[in-house]
Amino acid sequence: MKQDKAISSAVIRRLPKYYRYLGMIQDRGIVRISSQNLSEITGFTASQIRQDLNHFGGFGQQGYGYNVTKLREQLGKIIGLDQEHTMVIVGTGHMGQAICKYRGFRDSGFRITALFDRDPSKIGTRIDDIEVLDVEGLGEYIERNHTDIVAITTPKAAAQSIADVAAEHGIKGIWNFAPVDLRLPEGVVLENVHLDESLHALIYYIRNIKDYVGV
Amino acid sequence: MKQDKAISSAVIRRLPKYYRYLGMIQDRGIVRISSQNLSEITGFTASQIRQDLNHFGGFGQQGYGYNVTKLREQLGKIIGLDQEHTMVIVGTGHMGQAICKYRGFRDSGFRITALFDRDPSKIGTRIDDIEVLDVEGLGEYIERNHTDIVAITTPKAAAQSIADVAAEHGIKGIWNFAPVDLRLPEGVVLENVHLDESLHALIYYIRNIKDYVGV
DNA sequence: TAGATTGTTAATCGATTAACAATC
DNA sequence: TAGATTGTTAATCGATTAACAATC
Repeated sequence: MKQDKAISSAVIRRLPKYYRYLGMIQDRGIVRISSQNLSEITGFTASQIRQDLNHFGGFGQQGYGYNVTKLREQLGKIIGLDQEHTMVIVGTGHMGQAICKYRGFRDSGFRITALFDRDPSKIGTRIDDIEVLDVEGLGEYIERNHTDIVAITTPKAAAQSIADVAAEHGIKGIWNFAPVDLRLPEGVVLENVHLDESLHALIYYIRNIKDYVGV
Repeated sequence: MKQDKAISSAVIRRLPKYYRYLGMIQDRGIVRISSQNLSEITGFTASQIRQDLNHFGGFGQQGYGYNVTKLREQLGKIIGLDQEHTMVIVGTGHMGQAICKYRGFRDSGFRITALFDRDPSKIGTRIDDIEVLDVEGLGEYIERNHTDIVAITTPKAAAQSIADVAAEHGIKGIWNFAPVDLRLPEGVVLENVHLDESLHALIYYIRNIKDYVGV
């Protein structure tokens, strides 16, 4: 696998889509696929698909195309789905529970090891057989238990201080659902799910469909 | 307000961010702001901010900058936050409930008028004082009650058929949380919240921080 | 071998940044 | 008026698309 210069975010964001589509194609029992075929299914151009894949290596074969299973496996490795990832969720509201209970994540190697809340009536209970711990113990928990990701599903006001604690204790990735832009030290990766922004874009496009180019 | 040629998605996606930051700035009691100041707060370049805003009109004043309240109001109008929007949610799992109960949406003019599910044990109940209806009646409901947005928070397998019904009955916007790319006729706007893709990007960046450039 | 399709380089397109004249 | 800062045009940068030689 090539690993030279930085790969743009545009490319990275397409990898999970390729991965998902290849899963569908695999399920249909298709063994090989050309960039042309894949283009018709995904809506990306064949040229872009070949460019994207070649950032990571030559997974195809001239005159043949790509082996579906092999390519999907390679993409899984590139994304990091070949390894298990541990996650804790801070905030046990509906969003936290939605993530916690979503089978799809667990199926692709994510393991939720603990939930955190500050509400005493929730601390000590179990959700989906995962213990709810006091958020005060978050830093210590991270120190003692290998944790890849902290998901923040608390109200806005609590998010930054949780992110601070997580970063202080060596967390490398934060998945933030609070409608705020967190400040984090170098070396900590932040991925936002800003539902308010998503909804705002939707209503903009509804009223200005001239600007909408599809997804 | 100018309304000539199509405005790129990159610009549209920044509008809610500007709007959100301006709210914060307003809350701090700041009356006027220059593109330079706004750049320092938001992380976008001053040049980009001026370019973006000028797609919609000249909201500033040379030598002065922008009036915070007025600019925020203008952005609200551009996005569409000056009007009420009605939404129904299909799927009353945790994700559906999370959206339903999130105060932030209601505060910015979104009104959830009904929930839908296919589970008979849920139909007829109320969540947050909103009635849960049989998903079989979705099309008829849309016909009879003005509905701007259908949010889909069902399992993957149900999503496309719900989208079909919604589109058939004249829905203009779909907010999709199911991990699938929906097919929709022209004129229907689709906004996806693909949590799996978001999580995949996060783990990629954790393991390849050289490619991460921040948010 | 001939045909197909990749990997990769070159051309194009679009978005961001820089510069500066206009003007408050 | 002088200083500040916008609105807008031009330059740059980066991403997408096209083209084609390499090769299975």
